[in-house]
Order: sequence, then C-alpha cells, then structure tokens
Amino acid sequence: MQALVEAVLPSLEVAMKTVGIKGDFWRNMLGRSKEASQGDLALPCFPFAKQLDCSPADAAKKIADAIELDIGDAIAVGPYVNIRASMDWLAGHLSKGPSSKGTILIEHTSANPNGPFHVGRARNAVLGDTFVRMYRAAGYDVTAEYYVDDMGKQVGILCWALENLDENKVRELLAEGEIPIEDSPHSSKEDHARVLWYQAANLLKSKDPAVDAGVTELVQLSEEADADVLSRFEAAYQPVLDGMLVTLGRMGISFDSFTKESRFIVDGSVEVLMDQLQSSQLHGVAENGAHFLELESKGVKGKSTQFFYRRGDGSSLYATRDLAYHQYKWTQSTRLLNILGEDHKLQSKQVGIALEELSIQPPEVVFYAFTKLDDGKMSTRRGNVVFMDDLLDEAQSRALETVKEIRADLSSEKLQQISEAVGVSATRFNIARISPEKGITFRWADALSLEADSAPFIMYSHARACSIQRKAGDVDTSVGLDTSLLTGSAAELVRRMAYMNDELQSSIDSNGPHQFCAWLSALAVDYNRFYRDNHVVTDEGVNVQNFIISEMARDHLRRGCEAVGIIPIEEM
RNA sequence: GGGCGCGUCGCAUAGCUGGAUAUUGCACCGGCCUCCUAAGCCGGGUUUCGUGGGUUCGAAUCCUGCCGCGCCCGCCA
Repeated sequence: MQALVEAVLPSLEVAMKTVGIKGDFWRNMLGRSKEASQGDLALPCFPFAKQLDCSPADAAKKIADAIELDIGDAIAVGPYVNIRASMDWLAGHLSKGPSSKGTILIEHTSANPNGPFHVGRARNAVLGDTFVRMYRAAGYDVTAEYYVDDMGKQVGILCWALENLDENKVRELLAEGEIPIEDSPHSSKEDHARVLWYQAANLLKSKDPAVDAGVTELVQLSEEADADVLSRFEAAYQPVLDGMLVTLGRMGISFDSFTKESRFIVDGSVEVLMDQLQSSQLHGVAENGAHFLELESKGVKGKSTQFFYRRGDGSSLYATRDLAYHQYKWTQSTRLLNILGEDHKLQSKQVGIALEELSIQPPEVVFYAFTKLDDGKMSTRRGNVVFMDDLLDEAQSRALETVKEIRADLSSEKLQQISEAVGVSATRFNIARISPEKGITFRWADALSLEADSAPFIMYSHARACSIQRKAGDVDTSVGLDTSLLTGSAAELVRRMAYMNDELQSSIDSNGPHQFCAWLSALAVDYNRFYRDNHVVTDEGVNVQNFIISEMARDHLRRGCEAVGIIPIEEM
C-alpha cells in the first residue's frame, strides 16, 4: 500500500491546494480501505468540513473532483474519498521481485539441549523460522542462528546424570516421581532417551545433596572454561541437540550457524567486557565483591534494579555472556533480531542497557507469549509436555485420514507424502497465524485443525493451480496480461497479488508474521473465487488470459507458502 | 508491592499511529459437482469490543480508575 500512497500523494497535494485545504495534516489520515469494494485507499473528510465550511460529504466531493489521477480514480462516497488503483498500475507491480535489502541475523529457538522439542518451545522455532523465511522472501540476506547453551546448569545436570546413573536407577527414580515413561516410536531418538536421565537427576537432586554438589562442581569448571568438562558436556548434549534438530528439520526449520556460549569464556571476551563495565557510571560493587549496574535511572523498576554481571567469586553470569554474544553477533551482520519468550523481557531490557553502556547497539527483539497446557505451563523437568515429535505424528495421521478419503486413487507412498506435508504445514500455520503477544492454550483439536483458514486450505488452492497448469500443457503466453479485460474476481485476484511485497514488508516491519499469514489466506480465497468464475481449460482449448492469471496466482501462492513455512505441494 | 502483556459473538481470531455496516474461521442451518481438484464456492449473526469514567464531530482503538488472566522482579539459565 505504501507504493500506492507515494504514487497518489502528488496529485492529492495539488487537489488539496486547489480546494483550499491548508497544511499537510491530512497526509497520515490517508489509510487503507477496509473493504476491497471501497477501493484501495480512503481519506475521511470530516476534518475538512470546518475549513471548507461545508458538510464532510460535500468536502469529499470537492476533493474528489479536484483529484486528477493517471494511475487510478478517486470517488467521493459519503464523507470519504475512495481511491482505487487502476488494473494497469496494479499489474505493473506484479512482476516486481523484492529488491536486495542487506543482511540480518535472526537468532531463535536456542533451546537448552536437555530434552526433546516440545510444543511450548515450538512457538519460538515456528515464529523465528517464519521471520527467517519472510525476511528472505523480502530480499534480505538472512543468517538463522542458534545459540547453544553448552555450559549451564541444565547441561550440567544432564552430563552428571549420564555419567552417574544407570538405566535401572533412572527407571526407579522416574517411577517414584510418577513421571511416566511412554513407549513411542521416538524412544530411541537420543533426545527422548537422554531426557529420562535429566528428569531422574532432577528428582534425585531434591533428596540427595551429593547431586547438587556434583553438578555445581561441573558447572563451575565449565565456567572456568575447563576443556575436559566442556567436552564431557558436549558429549552429553550433542546427541540431544541433534535429535532436536531432526524434529526441527521435519518442520522445515534449519539453521545457518550455531554459536556455543562457552566460546565467550574460552576466548576471554567476557572478561574484557566485565572490565569495561567497571568504568560505567552505573557500576557498583556488592558487599561480597559482586559487580552490578544500577539500572534505576534507566527506567528499570521493581524489587531489585541491580543487574549483576559478575559474581562475588569473580565468575560471569549467563547475562554477561549474552553481552559478549551480542558483541560477536554484530561482527556477523548489520541487523540483529532475537525471538524471545515474554519471560525474557526484563532480562532483555537489562542486557540492552548494559550493551549501550558498552557502546554496543542492542538487538531488535520480538517477544511472544507462552503456550500453556490446560493444566499449566509445560516443563521438561516435570515431564508434563507434549513432544513435537508426537504432535507431528498425530498431525500426519489425521491428515492421512482425510487424504485417504478424498484421494482414494493415490498410491500409499503419495498419501504419506501429502499427509506429512499437510500435517507439518498445518501445525506451523496454526502457530504462525496468531499474533505473538497473544497467549496460546494448547489443545489438540486446535493444533491439528485442518479446516479453512488453515494451511491445507492454502495448499489446496495451490494444488488446484498446479493441476490446471498440468492440464493446460504448453501455452504460449507471449501476448501478456490484458488488463483492460479484468473484472470481478479476476480483478480482485490481481489486486491481491499486487500487494504481496507491501504486505510482506509491513508484516516484517510490525513484527507480525500473522499479518502476512492472513494475506496468504485471503489470496487463497481470491484464487478459489477466480477459479469458480473463470475457466482456464475449456472445451475450446486453453483461455490464455485466464491461464496467465492462474499461473501468476500459482507463483504467488507458492512464494507465499514458502515465506510462512507451508509446503506448497503440487497435488493433494 | 511494582513492571510488562493480554481481555473482541458459544469457541478461536483480525483490527488497536481514532473514522463508513467490527474481520475471518470453527460450530449451527440451507443451496451448488453431465464443466479445469467440493480440503472448494454461495447465502444465513440483536457481538454491553472485560468494566466505570474522561478526551473527541466521532473511541474496539487515546487517557484514567477498577476487575480477571499470563509473564517477570535470583550473585539461576
């Protein structure tokens, strides 16, 4: 819509002057129309009534009459001036691919490698990967980054458990703690296998102080960059991480780079930063020698406004390493975006302030609200989770039931492929289409919904377009699109497609992937209506104009799907 | 106690730099396959936009009081 606004503004300015409106306060009153039938842009004329000494409706009429547009028309409807772009202008925006926009590093997921991926963590991954895809679709050079927490307490517990507990002990502890060990097709995956040790150690920790002591010793050594401990940690978590990445890969989520937290201890950068922070105006030292920044003057409120970055024993904290991590990330890209759960808001703010104290620019951050189960928050430690592997299985098998019914003609291999694509896409879309700050309560029925306004609906439209393309065969499209013939649902479809780049960019700029998801759904609706009204393959042969439009829609649907992580299969 | 976020039809959800009848889906009712995929299309809604005030020509949108829910306020990660 931004492109249209810019195209229209000059004529509007002239018109306003002609009519006698002073100033340019009206510029940001120019908004997008609520309904397609009202055109593309609308200008409410209430405020002009006083200046022109007439009714708002008359003002609208005067202004509309004074507008001369060669890229569309302006019509007064009641107290509004509705501006509609011409088909020519819209069609001109169809072929335009995204321009190159520079680099951005998007860090997302970064889950502790202590157990299988669960649906609580999935929101971060889906949201993050959707951003990665949307930024790529918009022309950015994106690095998808995973921060591996390879030295904290979580990994410490995992490592200790694997080195000190045997299988019988683990089973015994879990039985006592009433954490069920479910037999699933994924039991042999290392993330599923090893999480039992993690859970068992957590149970044991509460009654056996030796566990805590053992773990603490390991963690301390890791914080001192002890090479032996770090490699034992890696041996413990890497298979878990690999298992998690398999799950993510199944969802179409992959990463370009992995950075280990311990790196910043090993290379000494954390130490350097801690020294630098001492010269901050905000710097303070606690009784036991711990260092902090006093953030009250920076607008941080609450019980404690002190941000500790160095313990009394001189060691660093997670947040301190995060500072070094951000310093490092700036060497990799010109823009940084983090996807974080809302529980990290304060922490993120503190880190941001500390970074500014170090003259390092803070990253951009998108926060999302948690996914809860009906009976509370998910926790790997307590074992009340829905694993992503199981959710995806369930989604696939539900999709399979539907495909089997509809497409009895397909081979079982094909059915498997389609249902897997549908299951994964539906699962992702059900998360991506909700605005990030809205809390989600996990319900199987919602998570697996295959209804309209979901991924399968969009995939279906795309598959339709593919089917038409196959039926049409080789078509000579050199005549190009004749915009003068466009009316009705065909015109609406072209209009929708013309705004793809605008929608993508504005969705990115407002940190709301759900907006682009909604556009994509609307595109599918428009294509279905076009399909109803305009036949491509007819008894008389292929209608070339309709074929051209159908092919453009196929392309837009495919690109749109890829931008939100829906798999654009060609048949379903 | 304080900070941040959320509260929109039975359920879910959009809109929230103030503007035209509050979007969409589910569920519910009815219609459409001798024609390119009916996972589709068409029609059917009396919604206190949590609630009380305020600002405005105009408030779901801005300000403010209150209520409910979530997250956070560790020398944890």
